[in-house]
Amino acid sequence: MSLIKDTEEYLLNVVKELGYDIEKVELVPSSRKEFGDFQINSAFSIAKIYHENPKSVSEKIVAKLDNRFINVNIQGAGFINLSFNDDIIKDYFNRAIDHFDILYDKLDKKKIIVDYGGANAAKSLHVGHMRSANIGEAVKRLLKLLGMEVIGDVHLGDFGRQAGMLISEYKRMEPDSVFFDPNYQGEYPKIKLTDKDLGIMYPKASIAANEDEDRMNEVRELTLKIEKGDKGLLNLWNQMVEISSKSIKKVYEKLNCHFELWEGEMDSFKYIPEVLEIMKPYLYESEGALVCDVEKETDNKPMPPLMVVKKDGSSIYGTRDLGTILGRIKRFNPDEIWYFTDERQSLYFEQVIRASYKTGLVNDNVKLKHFGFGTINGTDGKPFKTRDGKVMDLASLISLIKEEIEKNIKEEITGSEREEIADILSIATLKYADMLPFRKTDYIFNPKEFASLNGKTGPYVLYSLVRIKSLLNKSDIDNYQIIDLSNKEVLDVLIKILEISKILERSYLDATLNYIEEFIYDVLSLYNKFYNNNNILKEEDLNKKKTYLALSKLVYQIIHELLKVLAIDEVEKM
RNA sequence: GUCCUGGUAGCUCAGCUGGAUAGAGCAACGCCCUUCUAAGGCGUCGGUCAAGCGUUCGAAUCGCUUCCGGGACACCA
Repeated sequence: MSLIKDTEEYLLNVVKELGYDIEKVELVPSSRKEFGDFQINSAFSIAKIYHENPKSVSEKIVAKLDNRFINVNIQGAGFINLSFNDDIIKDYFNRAIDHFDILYDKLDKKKIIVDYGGANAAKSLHVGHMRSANIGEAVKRLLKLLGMEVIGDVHLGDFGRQAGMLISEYKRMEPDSVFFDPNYQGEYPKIKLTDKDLGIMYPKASIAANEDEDRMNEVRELTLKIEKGDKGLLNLWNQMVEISSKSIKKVYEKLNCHFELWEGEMDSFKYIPEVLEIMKPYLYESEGALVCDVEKETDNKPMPPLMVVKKDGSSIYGTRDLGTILGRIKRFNPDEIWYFTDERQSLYFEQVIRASYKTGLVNDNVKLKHFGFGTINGTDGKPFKTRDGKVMDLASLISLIKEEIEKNIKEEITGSEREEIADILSIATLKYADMLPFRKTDYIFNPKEFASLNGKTGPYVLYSLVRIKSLLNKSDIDNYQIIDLSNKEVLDVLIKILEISKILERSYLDATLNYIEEFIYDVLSLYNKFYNNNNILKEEDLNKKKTYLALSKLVYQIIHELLKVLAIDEVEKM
């Protein structure tokens, strides 16, 4: 258990012994460091409930505190300030050097399916997909760290109108192909298309269909036929999906995203009949389609019904999401399902989630949660585009960053090593920048700023670690231990590290990584200050030297673990 | 039009389950390399927290109103 949580439990006992029955006591970093490292503000809430004077409540609490604290003092109307005594700090961190897990607190184990990624088959990945991938992967790893059983599903957009689009385009290229012959009985041939070809075909078909109603109807018909199981079309489409998946997989691998399940919308088909059966009592016809009301009496905002079956009898994305939910519950029996998509889909997900509970598709004890994220904008504040106004695909985005990064690698590093370092740094830069703002915040994409060697950037973090690793490699002693806390800069770093348990807990509650990234920066920045002002290897006092090295190792290990959560790789030199 | 979001330093963003004097980074200016990677560190400058009203011991944080930006509102995902 973390020192902070352990202490909070102790404090809660103290308060309860005084006769105050409250739920928790929070120990938070002091906003006035001159009074102590931590503060307790509980006296105010207690005073309110028990109609007492906050200052006298504080005095009673303080009188009962044991000697684990030093410098206990009451300021203002009842703020308690205090610090831990040195022995507590030393003992705790000396244990933490080899046991990262005592720095934070595990949560009750739950099984959680994380739905993220969501790339569309046959379309290239763009900026928006990156956020889902980065945030989803990191949250998944965070959940695992906190003791959850997690299953990540890429939930590929492998069905929908794009299927009909591509097939209609293929029909124009190969009108006599056996895929379109309903009487064909033999083996279907392998198509010779690359993902690049698909990338050209899709926009072509899309433009044509939007201009021509007949073409659009053809697209709809083809889409419906695939869903109904037309052998030739289904085979053709599956081949296209497979071609596309290969390149999608490569991009996700570049981003360090690894999915336990590589499934998609088509995997929901087999559950749709049962979904419709379960929902039947709640469905009614509206303008030819079947819909489900999801309003509640308590609503103070309009809530449109969810469409479940289109007027041509085909499924829509909502149907497939419901099918996916049913499938997940049947196969995995999860406690929760977490979705990471663009914030713009939040109304839609609210509808799906409400419909799931209302119709009994999902029991109340299973939690469905949608976590939206903000959009990535250009410097003009509008969604990030290429110079000629097209949507920026992910591969180009990565090269934009790499261009900046390459300027900043030492000249001595050359050849394939240089290339490898540039790749790792580029992804690290992109990911760090992507997860730095609060999840729901829209942010402006600025490669120069993100790749800068100063500030809250991937390069700053990795560079700091490179220095620590180099330092530890050069060290001539190996039994590191925190012995001497007389150096204020050492203590500052350690006190900051204590916050990690709260940081991880908050990150979990808000499903955002920005707290972790801020924390990484804060720790490294305090450490770098210490590093700059002390020559560690030349330190003559052995106790101090051991302490300094122990601190360095501790900092390295903590940041290393946190980067693993963020799915950011390190480099050995740069 | 209705609803959802957001408005914090010149710029980019934290802080929002109410706590003491609102924080970082960048930019600007000044300082620190015979020193473990100076690709770093230190300092200075910079704010009517969009505006107003309210709730209370206490409001950037909660509520209401107004102004401005972004988004969503069924046969696309």
